[in-house]
Amino acid sequence: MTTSPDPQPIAERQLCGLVNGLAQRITEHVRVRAATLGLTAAQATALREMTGPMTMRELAERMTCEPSNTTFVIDKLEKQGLVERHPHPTDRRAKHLVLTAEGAALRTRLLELLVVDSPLSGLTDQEKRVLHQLLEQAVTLR
Amino acid sequence: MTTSPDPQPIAERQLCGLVNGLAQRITEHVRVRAATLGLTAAQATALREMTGPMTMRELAERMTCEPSNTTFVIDKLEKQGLVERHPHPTDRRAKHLVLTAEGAALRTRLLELLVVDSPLSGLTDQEKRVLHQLLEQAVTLR
DNA sequence: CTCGAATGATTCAAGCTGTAAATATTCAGG
DNA sequence: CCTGAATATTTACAGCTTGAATCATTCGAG
Repeated sequence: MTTSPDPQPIAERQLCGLVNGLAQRITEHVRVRAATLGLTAAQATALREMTGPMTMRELAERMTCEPSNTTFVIDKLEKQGLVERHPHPTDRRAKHLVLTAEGAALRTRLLELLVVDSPLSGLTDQEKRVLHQLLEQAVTLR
Repeated sequence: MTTSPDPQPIAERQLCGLVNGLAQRITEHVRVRAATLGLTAAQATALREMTGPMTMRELAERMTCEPSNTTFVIDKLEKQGLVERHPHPTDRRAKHLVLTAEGAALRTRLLELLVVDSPLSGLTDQEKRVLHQLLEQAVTLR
């Protein structure tokens, strides 16, 4: 009664725990590098995904979060003069997010920081390919 | 200048995105089931990990979060009468967390809910083993 | 034994994240 | 053209999470 090992769900649970742990490690990696540029992890992720002008929704999809969340994050980046909300050229409902010159420069530095010592550096290219395939399958199938 | 595809880091980034996406899907799975029991995802995770009496720190490690976070979550569970903080038998600094009868009963129902339609059901047992091995390797190796 | 370092837990401030509701705009039919 | 459904964004709110500071207790070296 004190420490029953729990019968079946243990394998699934372990696996979920590993996924979660790795995700946290990835976030931590971003957090540390971003901090050296005065950015939070969320702000850095937004900046990283800004490969070009896009709408709030597009950014939300890239960040896999809710659009309301990007409102919050972009507010911060805009206050720092890194991003600007322009009117969208064809849809007056949408915003067209564009990096300022300063934002683009900071993004370049950020990308340089993020590639070193990746949290997945413990895997070979071959292993990464297998992992990618499995994750893709897990995410897309149901 | 408008949409440069970004040179090298794309593979790593995609992989990290997949891990993150799957982690969110796992959390979402817990969130939905937990809600039917009047629990939040964090509360349900804590309850799930309560396989027996343990300290706050032990629980934090199982949940892969900071101890200060478990203080917050256990506060909620304690208010609902599901968990109690007892003095630790051998270390007066520590708390001994124990489930109440109600807590244990709710945990049993929760575990039953969590095993159905797991977010990893798109993978075969064989694939799960491979995934487990790769994740373990990624997490432990630096 | 005693002192200082380490550990368990908590508190607080700050930031992240999701849901639901509200507003503005677009779009497809009729 | 008009209307209702759908979409883009924002706001308000509630809950989660972290990190630093704090307090009590334990542990180890001398």
